[in-house]
Amino acid sequence: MESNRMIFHVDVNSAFLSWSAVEALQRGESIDIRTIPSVIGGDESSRRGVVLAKSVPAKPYGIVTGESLFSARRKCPELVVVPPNFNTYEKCSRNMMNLLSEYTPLIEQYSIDECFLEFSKNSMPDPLKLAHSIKERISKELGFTVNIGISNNKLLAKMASELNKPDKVNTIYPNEIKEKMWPLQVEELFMVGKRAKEKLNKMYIYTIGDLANYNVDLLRDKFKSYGELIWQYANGIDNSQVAENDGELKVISNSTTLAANITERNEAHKVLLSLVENVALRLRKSSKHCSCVSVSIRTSEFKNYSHQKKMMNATASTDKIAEITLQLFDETWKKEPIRLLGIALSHLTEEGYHQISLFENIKEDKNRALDNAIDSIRSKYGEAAIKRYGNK
DNA sequence: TCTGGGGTCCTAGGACCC
DNA sequence: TCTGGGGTCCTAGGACCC
Repeated sequence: MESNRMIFHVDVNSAFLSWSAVEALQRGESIDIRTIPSVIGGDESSRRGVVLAKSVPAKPYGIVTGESLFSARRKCPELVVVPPNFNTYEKCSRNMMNLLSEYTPLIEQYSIDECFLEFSKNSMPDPLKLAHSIKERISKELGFTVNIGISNNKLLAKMASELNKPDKVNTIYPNEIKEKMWPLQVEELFMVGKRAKEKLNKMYIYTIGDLANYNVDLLRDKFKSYGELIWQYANGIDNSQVAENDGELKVISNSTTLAANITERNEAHKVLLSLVENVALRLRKSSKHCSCVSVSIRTSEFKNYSHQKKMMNATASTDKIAEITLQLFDETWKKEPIRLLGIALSHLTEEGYHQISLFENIKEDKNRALDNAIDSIRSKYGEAAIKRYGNK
């Protein structure tokens, strides 16, 4: 069944850093941050100072994605730190997806900087040649490099694209699994993270090959469905489809690490209301309603907890979501200093699909009219043009 | 580890129903 | 309640991905 497919996994090398570099060069900057030890990182004074992406010359210093800028700078004092620019990233991502969609209609965007392409095998005599020409076109026309992994399912294509970086084309066909994938550390396998690695190592499973040759029944007993999944992956088994991106969004969330811990209820409420504005606007933009609201808290001690509420009626009203959010927070907060606040909307349904009582309908309509008015003022004059909840 | 932000999926326990 | 079995829904938490 899968033998007739040919899958490419395209992965931008150090995406945020490459894209920031391209944008800076286009602006007329003379330094290409890809050629010096550099990272994309947030603002340390507001406690968002972690490494989001690193340049190739930053790698020998032992700098890793996710570590604090403080620690990264200790490893490399001359490190250049560039703030992220998500508008640029979205534009670069769109440009790449547009270019790639010229090659096949079967394209699945997996994240902002990764996608899968599917071809039928008979339509393509020389996959390596095609991959190289795509790679060169992206480099020439868009100014950044990618890795392309080739196989006949998504898992193997994705594993292949990681093999040798940057600016490379790699394959892991089924007959190459043993030679190219089994010698890798087990945590290199897609879906094996830190926790699973620890548990697997305790079972004397150190490489992907160890996992592939382990008794699948024992894995299933210990890890349930997850055990079977990673065993299949280790053996290169994956029958999932390349889905054109019609997958419905299931959650809309927004969270923020606070510049300083919050200890006052009113302060927390203010932050939550601005998070509500953000998610409610995105909800309406996607023509959805939600019927579940969830509030998350991270304490100064890095303890996380959350509280959620399912509603009888789906809504897209900022006021309604705000009301529930504040209520959830007040029910949940245990008065510890707060490091992060988050809110997530879920159980999303298509607008107009829900049925509600007449009374709720009238209230909804009023809220909707107000929300629409505010949304359109914002889209004309910017986010700061109007404030819903005052500023006290 | 001086530890971001936006997602998906799974599990376990409890409530409730027949 | 010396109190079964199966199904569904809800909630909280945690693992993984980028």
